Amino acid sequence: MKIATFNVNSIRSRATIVSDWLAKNKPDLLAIQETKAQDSDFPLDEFADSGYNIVFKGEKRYNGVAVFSLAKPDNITYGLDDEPTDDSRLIRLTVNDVHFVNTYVPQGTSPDSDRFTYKLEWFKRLKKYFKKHFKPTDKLIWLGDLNVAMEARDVHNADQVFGSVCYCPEVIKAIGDVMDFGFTDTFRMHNQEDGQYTFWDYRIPNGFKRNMGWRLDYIMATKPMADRCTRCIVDKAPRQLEKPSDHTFLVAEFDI
DNA sequence: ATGGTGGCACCGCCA
Repeated sequence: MKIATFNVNSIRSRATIVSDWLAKNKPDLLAIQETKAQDSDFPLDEFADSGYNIVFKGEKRYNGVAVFSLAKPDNITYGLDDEPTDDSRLIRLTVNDVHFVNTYVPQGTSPDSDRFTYKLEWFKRLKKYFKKHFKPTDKLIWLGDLNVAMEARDVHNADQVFGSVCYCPEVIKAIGDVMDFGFTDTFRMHNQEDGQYTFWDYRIPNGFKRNMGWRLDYIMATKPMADRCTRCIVDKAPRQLEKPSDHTFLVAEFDI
């Protein structure tokens, strides 16, 4: 089984990138974040011949998540359990008896912002969500844009950016508490090097060429899945295109 | 260096 995650930064402007990537790589499942399209504007026509089932939830201007799967998904739900549910930040579904939770975690804006408090709270609510709906022994994958770099090797110039909303003690602890549910970072299972990123800010001049990036996108697996994970790689394909995205595809394979 | 770019919808906001 091959699965992937990609922050698309508008599904309408990058539908071709996604459909080409699906055709070339044929993953069993692709999780997408930041579709930036309300449901009535989702470009379903662009994927009509793709062979994929598509589940999506969006809103005007911001956020929005989607899941593409070859097999038909079951048990589809959106959002967290309590208000605000943030339906356009979380999709849960089941494919081939494996459970998936695709999240676009709030970015947090700045450490002194109410949105930063909201981000920390979001991780707490997510931990409760996992404990309510799953057991660590379930076949469960948590993937998406988690907006946290957990270690110095996950971010460029770690000393300089330490304290920012995606790399500071508070968020590292917050995501760690969710990991303690029983998740393994599949990328780190297979790759120990530093400088392995999935996000490069547009606003940094030549940030991609200079590899001034962050590892913010993850494929997390409970033990029954992690034990079967044979590979996890960063595919920088969209960065080579005429219209790059600021994130890349993260791809994991499982012997299942 | 305290900016920069990109996307969407709107007369800025968010990343």
